[in-house]
Amino acid sequence: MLGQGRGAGSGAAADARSRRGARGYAGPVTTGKPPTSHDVARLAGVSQSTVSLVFRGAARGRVAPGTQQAVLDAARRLGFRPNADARRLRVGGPRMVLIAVPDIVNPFFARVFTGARGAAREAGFQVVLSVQRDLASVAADVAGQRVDAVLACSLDDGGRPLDDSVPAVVLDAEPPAGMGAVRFDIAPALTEVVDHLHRLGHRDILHLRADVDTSTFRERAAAVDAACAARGMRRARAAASVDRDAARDTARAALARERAAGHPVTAVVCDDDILAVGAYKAAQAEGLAIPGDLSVTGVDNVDLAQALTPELTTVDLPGETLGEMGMRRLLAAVDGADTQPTEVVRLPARLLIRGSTAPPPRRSAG
Amino acid sequence: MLGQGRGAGSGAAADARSRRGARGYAGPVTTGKPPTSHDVARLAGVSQSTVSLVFRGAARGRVAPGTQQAVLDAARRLGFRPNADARRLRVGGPRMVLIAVPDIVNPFFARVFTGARGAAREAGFQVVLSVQRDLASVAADVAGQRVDAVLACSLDDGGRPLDDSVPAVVLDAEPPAGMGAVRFDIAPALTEVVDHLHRLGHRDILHLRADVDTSTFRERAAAVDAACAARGMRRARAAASVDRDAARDTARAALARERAAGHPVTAVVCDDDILAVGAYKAAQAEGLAIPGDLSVTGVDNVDLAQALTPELTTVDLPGETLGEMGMRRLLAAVDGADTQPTEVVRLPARLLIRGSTAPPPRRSAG
DNA sequence: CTGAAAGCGCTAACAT
DNA sequence: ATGTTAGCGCTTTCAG
Repeated sequence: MLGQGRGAGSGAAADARSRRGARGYAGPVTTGKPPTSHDVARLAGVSQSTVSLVFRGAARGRVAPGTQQAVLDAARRLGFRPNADARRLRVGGPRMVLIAVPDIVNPFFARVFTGARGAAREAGFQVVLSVQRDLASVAADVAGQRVDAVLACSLDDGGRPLDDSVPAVVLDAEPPAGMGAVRFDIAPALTEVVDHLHRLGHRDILHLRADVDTSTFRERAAAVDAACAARGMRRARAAASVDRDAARDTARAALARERAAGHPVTAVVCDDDILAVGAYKAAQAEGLAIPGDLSVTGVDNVDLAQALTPELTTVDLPGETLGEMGMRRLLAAVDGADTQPTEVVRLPARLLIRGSTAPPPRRSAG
Repeated sequence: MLGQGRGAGSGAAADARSRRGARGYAGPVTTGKPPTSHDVARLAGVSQSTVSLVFRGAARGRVAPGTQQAVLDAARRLGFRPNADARRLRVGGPRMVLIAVPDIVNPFFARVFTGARGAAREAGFQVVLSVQRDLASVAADVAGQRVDAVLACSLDDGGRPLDDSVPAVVLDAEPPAGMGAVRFDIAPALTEVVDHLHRLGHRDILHLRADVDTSTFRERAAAVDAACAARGMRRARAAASVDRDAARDTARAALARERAAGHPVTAVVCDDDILAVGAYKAAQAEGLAIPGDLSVTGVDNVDLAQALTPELTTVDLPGETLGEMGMRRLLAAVDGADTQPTEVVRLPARLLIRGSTAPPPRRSAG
C-alpha cells in the first residue's frame, strides 16, 4: 500500500488541474485525486479490465459473481465513479446542442425551442437549454466544451461572440461578424402595421416599445418611425419591460399624457403581444373600448393573441420555423467540417388582421 | 492520396461507433473519420505538439508566425476541430448539472430554476435545462454522460429512474427507490385551505384539479377529499390541463353543472394559480363576483397571484428554496464520493389569505 | 522555436 | 473467467 505517487501536500502546481481539488471531503479512502478504475482493480485484487467490464454491465457470464461483488465493494469504498470524458473519448456518444434564450417564460421562446428541438432530435442530437442574457455569458457556459454546437436566440451581441471552436448560429439577432443567423424580416411587417392603421384613418398613434436593447427591437422602432413619418402621422412613444402589468401602467400613463397634450392617440402599436395585453388592460382602465375607441396591435402571434377579446391584430412571427431552420443550418455546419455558417437568412413575418383594429372614433377636433 | 483505410462501403461493424458516420458530407479532404491534430500536423509538415500549441492559443512567441499560419491553413483544409472529449480528459473543466422540468412557460419552474441555478453557480457548476415530461426521457438524455448531475423537478416517476452512474435528486415528486428528494409538505396546506373555507361558512366547493398525474397532485386531491369529508362538506370535482383558457372552460362547465344539480358551489379550490386564473375568468363569464359570490384559492403563489383583483388566496410554494436546497444536496453528493443521496426532505407550504376568499353569499335554500 | 515521448482513464481486442 | 496490451486525441514536460 505504498507508492501513492507524488507526496500529497507538496505539489505546487499539483492542484492546478484539480477536478475535486477544493473539496472538503476527500472520500472514504483519502487520495489526492478521484479514484480510477485502476485503484478499484488494485483494491479488489483484479485487473483493470475486469473493473471496466463490471461497470459497463458487460460482466454477465464473463466475470464470476463473487468477483463482481468484490469490484463493486471496492468501488463503493473508494467512491469510484467512471470518468465519463475518458469513456466518451473511446466510444463517442450522442452529440449535444445548446439552445440559449434570454427568458424561460415567454411563450415565443418556447416555440422557438420546440422547433429547434424537433430538428435536433431528428438528427440524433441531445438538446439542452441555457437561460442567459447575452452571448458572452453563453460563451462562458460553453467554454467547458461540453456542447458541440450552440443556437443562440434573441441574445444581444455582447461584444466577443463565442469561442470560435464551437459552431454557432444566431436566431432573431444581429450575428457577430462571421456568424450565421436566421432572423425575421420584421421591418416590412411593421410598416404594414402602420399602413394598415393609416388606411383605417388613424393619424395619432402610440408606439409601445419593449424596453430591451436588441437589434430586432431597434429595427421595429426604425420601421415604425419611418412609416409614420412617410405618412405624416403623429407618433408618440413609451417603453416598458416585457411584462403585462408594467406595460399596462406605462401604456396608461402614455395615453393620459397624450390626451392631456391635446392629441389623444387612437391606436397603440406594440412591440410584442405581451405588451399588447398590457395595452388592453390600460384601455380597460381608461374606459376605452377596443377597437371602438382604441385600436391595438402586437407582434409575435402567441397563443394568447387569439384568446383576447377582441382577438389581437398582430404580426405572426413563425417561431417554430425559426428554431427549426436555425437548427438545420447549425447541424449542417457541425458535420460539414467547414467553417462557421456565415450567411444570414430572413424569414417573412406577416400581418394578421383581427378584431382589435378598426377606424378611429370620430374626433371632435380634427 | 491513397491509403484511405478500410473500403468505404463495405464495413459491417465499421460504423458502429460512427461519430460522423452517417453524414453525407465528408469534409474537404475525404478520410473515414474526423481529422485529428496528427493529420493536421502531417499536412502542415510540423509536429503534432505544434498543432496543439497553435490551437490552444499558446503559440504566442513559441511558434513562428509562418508556421502558425501553415497549421491554420492545414486545419481549415481538413476541417479539423479539436476533440473536446480528449481535451477534457487531460485538463478537466467545469462540471455541468442538468435541471429537468416538464414545462418551460410555467413560472413556478422558472423560480425553481432560478434557485437551483444560483446554488450551482456558486459551486462553480454550469447549468443547463432540459424540458422533458418524465424521468425516463431524462435518463435517455443523460445516457451520453455529458452532465455530472441531474436535478429533476416535478417529473413523474416513469418506471426506471436514471442510470445509476450520475447522481440525481428529485424535486417535488416521488423519488424512485434509492433516490433523494426535496418536496413540499403539501397535504397540510390544502387541509388548511379547506378549513379556511369551512370556517368562512362554505359547504359546497369545487376542486378544480390539474389534469396531471403526478404525486404532488395526487396528494393535493387526497388532502382536499379528506378535509372535506371530515368536515361534512360537499366536494365536486373537475380536471383541466394547466392552462388558463382550458381551466376557464372546465370551471365554467362545472359551475353550471353544480348549479343545475341544485347545489351551487360557493368556492373553488384550484390545484394551481394558473387554474385559479381560469376560475376567475369563469366567474366573470358567469356573472359571479369574487369573492362575493364565489371564493377562489390557488396553489403556488406565482407573481400573477397578486396581480389579480382581488388578490388570490393561495398556498405559497417556495420554489426558489426548493431549487436551491435540492441543488445543494445534489452537489454534495457529486463531490462526496458517496452513493446517491437518498433522504427525502419536506419543505413547508403555507396558506396566504388574501382577497379572493370571503364568506359565501346567503343562500335561498340551505 | 520545434519535436519526441509519456501519459490522462477508459474500452476492446486478444491472450491466457 | 480473467489478464495483457494497445490505443482514443489531446496536453505537457523535456530535449534539441
